[in-house]
Amino acid sequence: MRMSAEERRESVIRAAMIEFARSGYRGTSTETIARRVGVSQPYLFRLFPSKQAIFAAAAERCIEETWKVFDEASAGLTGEEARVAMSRAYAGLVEDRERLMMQMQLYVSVFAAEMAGEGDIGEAARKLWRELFERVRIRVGGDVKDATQFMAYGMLVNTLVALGYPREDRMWDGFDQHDGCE
Amino acid sequence: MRMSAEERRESVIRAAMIEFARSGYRGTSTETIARRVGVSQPYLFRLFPSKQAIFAAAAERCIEETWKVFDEASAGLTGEEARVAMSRAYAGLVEDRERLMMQMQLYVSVFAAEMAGEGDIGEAARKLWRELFERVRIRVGGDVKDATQFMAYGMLVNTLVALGYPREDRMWDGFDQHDGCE
DNA sequence: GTAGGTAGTGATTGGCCACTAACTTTGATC
DNA sequence: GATCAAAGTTAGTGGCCAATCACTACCTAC
Repeated sequence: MRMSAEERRESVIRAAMIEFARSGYRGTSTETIARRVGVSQPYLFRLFPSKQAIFAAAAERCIEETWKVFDEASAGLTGEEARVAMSRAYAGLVEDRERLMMQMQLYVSVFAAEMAGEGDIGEAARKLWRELFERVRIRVGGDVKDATQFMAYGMLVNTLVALGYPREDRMWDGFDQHDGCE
Repeated sequence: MRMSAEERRESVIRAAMIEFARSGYRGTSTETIARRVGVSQPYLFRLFPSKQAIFAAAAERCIEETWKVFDEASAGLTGEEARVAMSRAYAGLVEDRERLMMQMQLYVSVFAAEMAGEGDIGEAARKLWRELFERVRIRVGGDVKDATQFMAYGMLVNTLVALGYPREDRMWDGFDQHDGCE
């Protein structure tokens, strides 16, 4: 029952990822997160300075883990093999709709944050994306066009999963069967 | 100043598209929308039965307009020509980041709505998307793969614009220059 | 066994928000 | 110029929510 503050913070991040993914930043109350953690609501504010901080921690964790999946899937591979491996890994990752939604919530929050004047959040997110693109580009053989196409299909899958199409209904989902342009 | 209910509803939808795009469903108060329309907040509930209904109307309008842009751009064209025309048109449309964000908010809200038990919203959104895809497919010549690729690049552009990449920085944005697989 | 630090709670507060009800204004028609 | 419907408002309600504060329970070291 009783944990160290560090362990509790970890539980809070996990719970927050689920709840924010489900209902977004504004739609999630700290009460809900606390209930999932199994702790009183005011205690969250001992572990984090604000609700914003909890969201930021959850978003960062989400990106970290996403990159980790890409990296591990394509380790030691190049070109076409790397692309197929990453496609498969991403398709699997994203099958967990809740996890994907956290990613989507982050995209949406960038704009809201910029509107609210917190400019550096957007810059950080863009940098992460650029890095991801560069790494993918290198793994798939260096061609910008190939990498672009890979990312484009990824974003399509994001949208379809977000909208809740069951896998078998995505008849246009050529992501992991797709054999490229050439 | 004084308008017919139908005209007012129209203004409300326009205002709602802007505000929901900026702050999302939960982050937008009906008061904010009403202020933008130039009308008292309770009056919104004469024009629409609920906040949900306002959002639904805004979302539907958003997708309708997207198709309208595709339709007009590709009128009288088919196949490759149609695809290029629609690509160009979409790139222009999406340059209005605020308008794009309404689309993103819709994607994100579907999941939240389903989690909250309002199942038909998700089904409606999927139907709208499927129709859009079908219409595009026919315009580009009937091939599922071509249509898929078109939509995939569209979703990539969505993400890049949502993240706030300035146009000239999207070095991997091959959307409107892209000349297809074949 | 007690002193002190860490984990955790209950009660509360000030503010916001969707929605309702009851009322007023406006303008077209006769 | 009275009437009636449609356009629009003011005032209010009940509920939720982030954050604060003052408190209690538990553990460890001496």
